[in-house]
Amino acid sequence: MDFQPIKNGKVYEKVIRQIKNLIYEGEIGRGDKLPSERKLKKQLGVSRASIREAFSALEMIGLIKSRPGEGTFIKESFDDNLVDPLSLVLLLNENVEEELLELRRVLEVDCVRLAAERASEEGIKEMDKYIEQLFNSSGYEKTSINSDKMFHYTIAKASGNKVLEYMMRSISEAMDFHIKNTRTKLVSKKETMVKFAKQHKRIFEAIKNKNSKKAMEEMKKHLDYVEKLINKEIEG
Amino acid sequence: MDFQPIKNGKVYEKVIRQIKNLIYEGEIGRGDKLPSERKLKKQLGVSRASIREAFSALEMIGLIKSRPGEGTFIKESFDDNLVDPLSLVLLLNENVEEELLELRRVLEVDCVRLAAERASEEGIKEMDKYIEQLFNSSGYEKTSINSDKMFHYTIAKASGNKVLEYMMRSISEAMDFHIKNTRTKLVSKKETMVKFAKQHKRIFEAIKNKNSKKAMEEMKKHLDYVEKLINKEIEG
DNA sequence: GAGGAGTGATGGTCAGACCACTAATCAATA
DNA sequence: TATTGATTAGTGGTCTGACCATCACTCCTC
Repeated sequence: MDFQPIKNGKVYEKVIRQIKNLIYEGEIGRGDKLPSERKLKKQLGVSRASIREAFSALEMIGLIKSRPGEGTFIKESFDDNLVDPLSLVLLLNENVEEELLELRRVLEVDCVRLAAERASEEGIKEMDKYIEQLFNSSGYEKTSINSDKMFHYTIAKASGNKVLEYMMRSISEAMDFHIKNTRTKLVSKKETMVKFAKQHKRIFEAIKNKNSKKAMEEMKKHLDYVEKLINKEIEG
Repeated sequence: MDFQPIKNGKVYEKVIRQIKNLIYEGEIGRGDKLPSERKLKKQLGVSRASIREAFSALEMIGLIKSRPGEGTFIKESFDDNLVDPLSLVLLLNENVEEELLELRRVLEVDCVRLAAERASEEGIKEMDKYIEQLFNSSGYEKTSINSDKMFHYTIAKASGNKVLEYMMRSISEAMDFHIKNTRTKLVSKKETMVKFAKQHKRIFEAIKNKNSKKAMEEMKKHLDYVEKLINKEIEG
């Protein structure tokens, strides 16, 4: 006699599972409108509160988006926002900083390789723009940080791999969260900024020339430099 | 006259933000018990429903865990559960299969490099176990798939980078979801299984000898083979 | 001292209410 | 005719108050 547990899991988890299955089976897809909370409540025989708990969880991870007065929709894509969840969970880890740096290196080196192979005209133009910005923004911390970040984002985008791009953004955001002050300090030195700009330029040229090997090398050098600075800043 | 939006964001998002800040500022940490829903309701001046929406979202991403009759706790670590969220969001993407394969290659090649550098005695023992299982399980689909998967997980674990490990698991789960049937077909051929086992063995030997370069090469070969099979299966 | 009954706090679920917002309709106005 | 304005119905957002099952703890009994 092997008994089975009668019931397990919370109601909102079951709601999530059903929605997940509907997506998997192709019944609903990107951009589609979900039934209203009140209709779902009737269809599933649960309370509206449980529906809402499920929805808030799904919205948190960026699968759906509710708009007051309109309804709840499955998002068109996951790349337009919400990277929070991953970076939030990383709060729990101990050596996040080191691990993030290590992971970033792994991803970004290949990112730049793919970018060199696939970058479009527009992508290259965009990179150029942010390099210019970086050269011209010494002294303005906010602009500098933004140009720096956007250059890396653009590379991620140019890789043509959305999942990879998403991960790069998550890591970047998580790092911002953990080494926020460090980053500001780094960027505040004009000397560092100039060096960054030059390194970016070299990476950019390699991508432009579709020289993936060179691009990877230059990216490695850049990351070596960045990591060295960060470690110096953290320890001392 | 530049007006600013008066209010924005939902209540449950504000609750999440507060909890996030508490964690960030070190006021609460891993394993700690959060105030009960009823207390939080009073402290924050919001309804219990909103608290619960926030909690369900945080539980979804694996930051907290509620236990009936006891309370709600911040999790000790993120690696013991819930990898769902990421793989769920990946449902939205179009060419997930290709992109996942590409990303997996990027991550796993470096994963095996780190594993070769850092693998512990126990880690190596574990890998050995799953290789044995794979050799002995030809014909038993479930066991084969499990051994295969666990071997790769063990490598990820041996990399010593929890964030990397987490990502590998997410990708693996997402792939399972998308190419489930394909995987089953592959594994059902005895010939393929034997080849897999041999390739695993070679990777394993390289890790054991701390030869990271060799390990990377063998992993690349293995992934080449796998991808070739998958593409053949998908297209024809 | 050990075991058991009771008590209180907790999370899980529900029903019902009200608000703010949106879209769609239709009437009134210029 | 074309624009504006009011109305209405449906939607998500929030709150309240209630009930249940579970757990930890105390206290009582043997």
